[in-house]
Amino acid sequence: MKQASERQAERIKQRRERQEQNLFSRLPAAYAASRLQAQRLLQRAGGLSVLEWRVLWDLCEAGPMTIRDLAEIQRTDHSQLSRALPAMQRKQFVTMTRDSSDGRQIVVEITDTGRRAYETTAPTMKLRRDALRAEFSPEEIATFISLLDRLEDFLRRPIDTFLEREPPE
Amino acid sequence: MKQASERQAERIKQRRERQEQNLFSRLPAAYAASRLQAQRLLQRAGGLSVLEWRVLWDLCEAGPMTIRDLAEIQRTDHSQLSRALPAMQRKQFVTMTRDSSDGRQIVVEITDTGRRAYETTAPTMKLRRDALRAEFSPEEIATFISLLDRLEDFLRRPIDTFLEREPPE
DNA sequence: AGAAAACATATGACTTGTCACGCATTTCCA
DNA sequence: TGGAAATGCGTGACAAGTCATATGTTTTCT
Repeated sequence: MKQASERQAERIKQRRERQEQNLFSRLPAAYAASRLQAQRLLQRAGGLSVLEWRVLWDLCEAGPMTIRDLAEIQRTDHSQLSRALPAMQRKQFVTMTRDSSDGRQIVVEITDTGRRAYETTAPTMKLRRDALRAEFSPEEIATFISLLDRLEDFLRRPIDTFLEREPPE
Repeated sequence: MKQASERQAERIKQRRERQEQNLFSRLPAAYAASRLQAQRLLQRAGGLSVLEWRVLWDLCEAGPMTIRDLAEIQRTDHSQLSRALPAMQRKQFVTMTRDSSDGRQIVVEITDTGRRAYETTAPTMKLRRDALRAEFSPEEIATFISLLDRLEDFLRRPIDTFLEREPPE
């Protein structure tokens, strides 16, 4: 019986090592760790959520813009912003005004309160980016980014492209 | 007025290009794309959820194991499995039995039904891994994995390590 | 000018992921 | 051996992400 359970432990270990080499299974964990670290830093730096931080950062760096612009910069779904922004407006971090020349769009602008929240938080987040740069050389970052580019390209391809053994006639 | 809005468009473009180089902002998008592709493939291949697929795959490859083992292999929180497994049991994909020698543990084992679901789905998921291998050389994959290793190591470090300018006395 | 298509946003429903806490069991050690 | 610590699991609460669909605007095309 001992032997059987040892064999089992060995199989589990091998499986773990194998999955360590599987990109698809590494990505969620890496992302989760990144998000968690950001959440903790933000919590400590003043209590912004990840979404709030992203919005304030973009608005501070690039000025007022529409929800669509924000979503595009952040590579995320606009619905996430649609939902988060009203709360940020209530907190007086941003204003939302319908664009007078295009009535579909909402222009989001940072307020003084929002800017102060940004300025409180930014130094902490900069420390994190600095720490990353201390860990990875510019070349390594470039390699990483270019691998991510190609991976994303692959991931966004229509799934039929690799499901079909032979092209449809 | 035209000029002002053009300057604004330029600022937004610059911001987008800058954030393209930011690892922390690329990771969520890459992960999201990966999950979405997996969801679509699984949907087409028979309707398993990502979690279900992972569980069936691990159990098929490495035999019965505890919830903790599964969580470790999948690099995820045990609560996710705690929640998903009862439904999988109801679908007859797995059995859950309390370990007789350690009453805290639950041993999860795949059933014939689960194995059939796995076998229906596996070829599709293999095509995906094959397609990835057609896109990235083994060396590139190895580089990618090793960068992820180092990134994860960085991300799991206690946040104080880079928040402190000077060590606490 | 009017119909159709494209676009920007809002919203409901769902999945994946985390934490914190509680309970039961096991292990460790004084 | 008995109590403290560690471990395994379940659960409530929440964040972040997606989709599909609805609604109102603008653009495009005839």
